[in-house]
Amino acid sequence: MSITVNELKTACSQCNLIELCLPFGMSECQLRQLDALIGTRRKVKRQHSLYRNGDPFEAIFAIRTGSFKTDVLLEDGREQVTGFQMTGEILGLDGISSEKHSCNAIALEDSEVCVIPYARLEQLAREIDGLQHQFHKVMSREIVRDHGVMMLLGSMRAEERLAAFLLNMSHRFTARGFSSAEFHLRMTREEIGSYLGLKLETVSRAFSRFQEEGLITVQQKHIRLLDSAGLRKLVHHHGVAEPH
Amino acid sequence: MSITVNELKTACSQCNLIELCLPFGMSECQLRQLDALIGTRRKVKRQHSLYRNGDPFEAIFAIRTGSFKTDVLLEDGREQVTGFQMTGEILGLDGISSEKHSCNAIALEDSEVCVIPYARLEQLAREIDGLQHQFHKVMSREIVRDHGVMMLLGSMRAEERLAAFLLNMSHRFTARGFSSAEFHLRMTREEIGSYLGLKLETVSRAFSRFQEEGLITVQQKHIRLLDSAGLRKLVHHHGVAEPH
DNA sequence: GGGATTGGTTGACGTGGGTCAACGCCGAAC
DNA sequence: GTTCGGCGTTGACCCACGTCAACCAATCCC
Repeated sequence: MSITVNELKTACSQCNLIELCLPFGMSECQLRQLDALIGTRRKVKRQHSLYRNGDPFEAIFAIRTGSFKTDVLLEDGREQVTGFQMTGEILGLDGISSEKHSCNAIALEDSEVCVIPYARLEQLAREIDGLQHQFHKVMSREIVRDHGVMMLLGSMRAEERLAAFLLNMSHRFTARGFSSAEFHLRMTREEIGSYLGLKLETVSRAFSRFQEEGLITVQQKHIRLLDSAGLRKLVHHHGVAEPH
Repeated sequence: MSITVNELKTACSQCNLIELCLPFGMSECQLRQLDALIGTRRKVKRQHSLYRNGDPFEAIFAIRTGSFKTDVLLEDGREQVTGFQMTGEILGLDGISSEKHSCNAIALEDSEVCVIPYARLEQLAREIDGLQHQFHKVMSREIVRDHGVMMLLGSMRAEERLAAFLLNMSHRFTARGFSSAEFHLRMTREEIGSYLGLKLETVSRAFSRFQEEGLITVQQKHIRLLDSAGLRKLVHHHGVAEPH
């Protein structure tokens, strides 16, 4: 079996990811109440899935270590990566609407998640003031994020998309205490391409071009941002000419 | 001022949109409790906005009559339409995450919405069993919908996108008791294009081509689907060749 | 009612990124 | 250490869609 169920009981109040995760902004006292929330932890090996499209929905998941991608598949086999998730981020919200998961969540590296049984979450959300609101915020943030991706896919050119992607990764690494200028991508060029609506060759060429222009250095999956202001400019200025 | 505030008190229990809207699936008794939920109604004239990016978030909105588009703007003026909303659908969920709205909601025709003060919703969600769950479903559905749009934008070609769009509209009109084969689009070619990540000329050409091929008839905004099976095939078969 | 404005269609042409193919690098297996 | 398979890079070519422009239809508004 691809998944190891680990019966270790865990507690939000002891976790060092609270400021990134569902319990963000809750009081000491509320946090202790929250410890009833987490069921178990679960380990997921690289390339294995946490859940698949069609699986019955029972819980959402908070990433403790590692990272994931989510994707949807078209009947003819085309894949669309809908997101990359890092520690503290929540997976599985798509399943609430139909009581079945509607995408696949696949580990990009050996990872571990906290299993949050959804029925228990609803229960506690009614009791603990602030949890409900926090959960709504998490869902809302997901919606806002998705709108940003639509903007990427619908209105930006290849290099703008990749620049926006790199800045977003940098931002999220920073929030986790890692370097904002230097990081290791866990996903392949093809997965980046799928996420950005591009082919892997286009992604690869854009990386090379950014390197030629002195914006970044690339060595396989290891990225160093040399000029993030330059990248930011690339995203917003529609490529070339200044108006007036 | 672009908006008329109408102090008519309204009640979910009297509304004929319940099976499409937030109260879906709730019991008679719960429905009566729900009547405390709606604040006022508000009329929004065609082309006017219900809320704009940056506005403080206070309420979500259920569409009673009319329709809307939501969009996000890039600093250089590029617009991305993130969705079209019809009666019974909920607007404003994006605002919960940051306590400010993060997109613009603009009426496509003279419309009316129910104002649902968010604080009151959170309150009632704690009291009325089922409302919380229903609200979560609405948010989750929005996330799933967004993933579908990403699939469109990231992995489909122009005609596939338009075919998927037409089928989606047909589906939603049907759910509202209108003809599934004949309907009136409230948005312009440019808005459709923005939503689908295409230019208006490409949208126009794809409409013409569908007409030539006998899939639909087009007269301005009036669409008749002649062969929705053909459209469906178009979406899933990657355009041309059959495998094997 | 007529002129202006907005939205839609169509054609000719250009180009960003897709496609196809060759090749190189690196880590895993043994 | 050698082999192998997956991943990444690069080049040559092509095509789907964007761009630009002309024109028409519908609607708005004095």
